[in-house]
Amino acid sequence: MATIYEVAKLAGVSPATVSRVFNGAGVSVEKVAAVREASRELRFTPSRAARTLRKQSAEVIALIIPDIENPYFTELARGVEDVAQSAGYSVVLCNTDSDLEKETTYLQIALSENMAGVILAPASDKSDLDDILTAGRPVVTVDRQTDYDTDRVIMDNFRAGKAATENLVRTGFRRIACITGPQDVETAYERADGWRAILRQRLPDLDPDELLRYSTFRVDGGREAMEDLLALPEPPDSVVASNNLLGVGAIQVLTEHGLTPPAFGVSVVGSLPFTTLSPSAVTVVRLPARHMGVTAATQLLERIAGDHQPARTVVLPSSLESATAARTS
Amino acid sequence: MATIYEVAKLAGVSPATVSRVFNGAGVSVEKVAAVREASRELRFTPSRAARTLRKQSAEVIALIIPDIENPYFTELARGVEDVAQSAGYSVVLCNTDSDLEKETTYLQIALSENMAGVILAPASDKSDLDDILTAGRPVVTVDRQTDYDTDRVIMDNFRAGKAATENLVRTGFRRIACITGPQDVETAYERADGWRAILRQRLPDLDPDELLRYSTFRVDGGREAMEDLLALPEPPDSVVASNNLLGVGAIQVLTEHGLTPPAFGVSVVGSLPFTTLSPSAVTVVRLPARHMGVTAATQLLERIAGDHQPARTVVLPSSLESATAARTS
DNA sequence: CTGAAAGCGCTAACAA
DNA sequence: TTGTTAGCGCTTTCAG
Repeated sequence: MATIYEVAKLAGVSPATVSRVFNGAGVSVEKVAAVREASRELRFTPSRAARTLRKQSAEVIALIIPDIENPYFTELARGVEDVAQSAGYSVVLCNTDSDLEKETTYLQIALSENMAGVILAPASDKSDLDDILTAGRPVVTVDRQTDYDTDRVIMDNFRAGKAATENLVRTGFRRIACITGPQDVETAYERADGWRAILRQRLPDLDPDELLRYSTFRVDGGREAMEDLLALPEPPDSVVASNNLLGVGAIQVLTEHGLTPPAFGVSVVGSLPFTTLSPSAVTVVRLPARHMGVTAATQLLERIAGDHQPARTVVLPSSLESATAARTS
Repeated sequence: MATIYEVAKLAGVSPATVSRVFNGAGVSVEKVAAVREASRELRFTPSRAARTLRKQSAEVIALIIPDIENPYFTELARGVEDVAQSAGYSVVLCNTDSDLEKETTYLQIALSENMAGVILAPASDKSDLDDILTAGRPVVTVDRQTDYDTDRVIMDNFRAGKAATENLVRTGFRRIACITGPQDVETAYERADGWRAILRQRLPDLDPDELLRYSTFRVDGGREAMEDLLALPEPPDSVVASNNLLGVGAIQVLTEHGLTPPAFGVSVVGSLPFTTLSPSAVTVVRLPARHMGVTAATQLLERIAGDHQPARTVVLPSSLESATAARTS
């Protein structure tokens, strides 16, 4: 690769002038033209490594997520990417597999690469942000929170859980189970709390503990929990799945048992990815994944630009998508 | 962040020695201990930016894909990631939206960041690899090919298309349509060629041109094409979808028309992501996405390590997953 | 085994 | 507006 010095020599200017041309400072038109010409000729691309070292900051933001194969997070990533891209930042996508150790490694890398900031969907509430925060790098958490005082973008999980459940009650279901994620993940227990609240209010005779299953936020987790629920002495007539993959797993098992929705009520928090079901068969409480990514990226860029106001928490609303499912059995 | 000099001072050694400790060169045990101790105390992490500048190469590989929201590519990404990770390399995931301009931008960034190598799923066969290849950076293409002389990992699309079609014939379907991707994308036309070959051989009375639809490799593309096929004077009784998202779109439309598989034959090249259908309803020719990622990453790492043998092309096999679907209508 | 010192390519004072 | 120059933090000869 050609360097700034070679370009300078060819263009008959100083290296500083070449740098200025590429950074939008005041340079006379003739010299700009000469530099551009020389750059083209030498196929010059400025070295980002040198720039990063010198500026102590790279135009890169890290997006750290627990599961790259979950469409919810790829949708979020799209939001982040679009905003970052148009501001001239690259996004490095890091996959933690919900593993705290991997998460810590990636945070170290972000630091050691001098990345401008981090958007983190925490693997759990025990994330260690000490180093990155004391280094003064901005961090925005998404989807879940931590105990640190950072910007966050979350959604109203409790309401989402309530809405999903309420709709099943309204449709006429009377024995509503719930499958949710790990007990120590806030999106999991908050959505379950929403379900519990509606049960208490509308179906007080039900025993929530009997009908609730904690699981992983994965398809096989949904499958296992659904099997378990169907094996109950008095099985449920409907289920709230607290995320997209759990919903897929539950519906798979139901289908295998001949209990196709909407005969068996299914309500999913988060949209069903690539569903082949007819849209009215399942209640979906849509989560604003893309929007969450856009919001987080925007906030992060503001911080990078030097915004120092106190940490903000943005709560995004969810929306009931198909409230019209009618009971057909 | 602490630097190597501060660590050196605290440990009572020279900066060079600190560097050696972190790079596995010969240093006496006492000094190693002193350096480690000092590093811990100062929370020292070596600056990758400086290292990259000095070594003219970063331990980062770029993975450039056309659609991050397609589970096929995220699965591929997982394969790449796992191999890279265990070799101490980070992966930067770049999303081109099948846009050649974005692809070129990302290739420039890879160069300008001194990344060690690139794994590219080309947006089309017109990708421009001139710069990156003349710079001597190794490139492995996956999924699709280019005209450049690089390593590649592809699969046998023609056979996959044949297998998907053949299975429908065997099941008893007699009017088999095909929905495939853009006409200039090799995975699209090769799979369609497989379909055409079986038609010619087993159902020579059919007019392939009437039953073939080129589209985008996206859900809405599958929907449109399927609608179009169903509106034919003499509609098909079955369809081959040449990728996962097309399959989803086609099945959605079929379901809306009351033509649920397996009554209407559906064969998909690439697995149905997060399907809620019963497994026997649809024929799936599974593509080795993860394996492809693993293979590509392994090859790339070999090149990075200095392997200079002539370019290799690895062709991965696909596998028929549910050949047992019986016609039930 | 260890240290001194040069230099990777760029940016930003400072001077002119 | 332009050039000179120091230095970002690391690795790597070269001496010792």
